[in-house]
Parts: sequence; structure tokens; C-alpha cells
Amino acid sequence: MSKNCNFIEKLREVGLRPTKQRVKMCEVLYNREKTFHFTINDLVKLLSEKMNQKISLATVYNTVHAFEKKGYLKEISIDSHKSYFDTNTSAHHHFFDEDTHELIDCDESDIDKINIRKNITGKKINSVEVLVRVASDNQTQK
Amino acid sequence: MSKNCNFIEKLREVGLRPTKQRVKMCEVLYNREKTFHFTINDLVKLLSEKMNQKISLATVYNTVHAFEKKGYLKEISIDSHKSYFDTNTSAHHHFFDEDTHELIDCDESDIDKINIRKNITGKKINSVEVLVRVASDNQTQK
DNA sequence: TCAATAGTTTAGAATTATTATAATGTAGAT
DNA sequence: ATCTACATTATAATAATTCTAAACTATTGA
Ligand SMILES: [Mn+2]
Ligand SMILES: [Mn+2]
Ligand SMILES: [Zn+2]
Ligand SMILES: [Zn+2]
Repeated sequence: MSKNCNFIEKLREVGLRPTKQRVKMCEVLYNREKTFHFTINDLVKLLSEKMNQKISLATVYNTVHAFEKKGYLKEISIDSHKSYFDTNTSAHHHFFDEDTHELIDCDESDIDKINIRKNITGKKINSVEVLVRVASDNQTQK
Repeated sequence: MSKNCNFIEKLREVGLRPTKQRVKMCEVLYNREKTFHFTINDLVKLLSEKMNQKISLATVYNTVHAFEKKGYLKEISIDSHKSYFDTNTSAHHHFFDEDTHELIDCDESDIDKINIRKNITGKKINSVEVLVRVASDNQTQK
């Protein structure tokens, strides 16, 4: 979904009722310049800051999964312990900052197209994604 | 750890007491031809099949994490909902079969070396790993 | 306009994976 | 054989997520 789009209309278009919770979540998720990467916890915190009435945790989960199913969010696996989501649903690569636990999108130009030479019989490739883990390069004095 | 190595000696070398639970876990994990990819659940099932006395779940977790800390297991993130481990601790890429939830190692020759053009100030690259998701290519008849 | 209805929200309970606790057991040293 | 630090274990605790069922509401069409 694009910044400053009419979320009420957009939700209707994809067959989701434009409730105030969903509209507010759209605003928080999509009214921004750049891709947003978040955990459910991040999102709950943001929502409680930006809304007078709190949205229930169950609704946040329901809505995130509803948006994911409609193709407006994508789940990213970087940590086996919690789920990360991404408002950029296209195929793309990531940097993951192991200090801050932040995800950063790669541009097309950052990494060449990956060429897969192996073929698994009877299987087709659904996605090819690179994860670059980075961390502070401060050395402990030697 | 290599196949048919002396696990008792090996454990001692790295400062882990060679208890019967640890030795049995070594056998199950490392006495095989190929890399072993598993979840804790897989491992518990295997162990209970191959051992008369059962190993407690807490011990399985403790031991897996002990082996990971010593560099004999590596955690792989493909699914935010459970942890996968890998007896191949070197830097390498994976195929993930979304039908069977099986991980398959890539060889060096399967994917060219990834060239990262982007640089994140003050951060060094710890790892670059590719995950290729595959699934059955049966089409629903058109 | 205003019920009827289907879809939505919600609090709280349930489930699942994982970690912590603390009592018991044991490998290796003396 | 005894000691002691380290390990194992059952169980409880925690954390993330999903389920449930009752209350609520957006939309429809009489
Ligand atoms: Mn999920
Ligand atoms: Mn872990
Ligand atoms: Zn992204
Ligand atoms: Zn592997």
C-alpha cells in the first residue's frame, strides 16, 4: 500500500471491512517514506503511542495476518524466536544488524542477481533471498 | 565433528564431560554420511527411538546449546516459529523445501560467491547466506 | 431508517516452544 | 572410597502465538 492512499477504499477493494482499528494500523504501517520492518511487539508499542484507544493484541495479530494474506505484508525469518514483518512485499534482500536487531532493505544494485545452478527434481523455486548479517566492527584493543 | 570419531575424547578436548547422554547425542548427530538438519523435536524423536533410556527434554536443549556454543552446531533461521539446527557449521547456503520442511545444503558450485556492494558504516559483515525456497511444481490442471 | 446479518474485536484461556529452578545424580580427581 | 564440580532431570515459569466465545459494528436491504 502506498503512502497517503485512501485506506478505507483500499481495504474495501481487497474485501476487508475498514474498521477503525484496521485504518489506524494502515496509517501506522504505510504512511511512511521508507519500508517498515517490525515485530508484533514494535507495532503494538507504536499503536498504543499513536492511538487514544488501545487495540487488543489479538486484533493486532489478526490484522497483521489478514494483511499478510492479502499480500500487503511479508514475514521475514531472521530469528527463530520472533516474527519480523516487512511492508515491502517484493522479493528483496536484507541486511540484519545484530547489534540493534534492525532489518535494512537492499537495493537491486547492492547485490547481483543470484544464479542457482542446482535443480531439485519436481520442485520449483519460490524465492531466493540473501541475508547479510552485520555487526559493529569495533575491535577489542589488541 | 566427524563420523566415527572418538566422541568421548572429543568432548573432553572441548571441556565438556562425556556423559552418556552427550555421547549418545553425538552418535545420533554426527555418525552419518551427510549434514544433518533438524529441529529439537526431530532430535528428541530420534533419540527416543535409538536409546533405551530416554533423555530429558531439558538435557536435549542444554546439550544442543552447549554444542552450538562450542561451534559443533549452528542455528538456521528459516521459520520464525521453531529453531532449526545444522551439523554443518561452515558458511553455506540452503534450499528449503516448503512441502516437507526439509533443509538441503548447497555446494560451493551451486551458487556463485555473493558480491555485496553496499557498505554499512561502522559495521562489518558477519555472514552472507542465501535461502532458496522450493516447493512442488505440480500445477492444478489448467 | 433500522433491524438483520455477517464479519470483527476483544479479553482471557489455551497451546507451543523454550528457559529457569532446584533437587538429585555422576564423572573425574584425590 | 570420597569429594566436588558439573550434569541431568522433572517440573515450573516465561514468552510468543493462537483459540474461543461473547460483545460489537459495518454494511445491506426491507
Ligand atoms: Mn507467522
Ligand atoms: Mn536459539
Ligand atoms: Zn525488507
Ligand atoms: Zn546446512
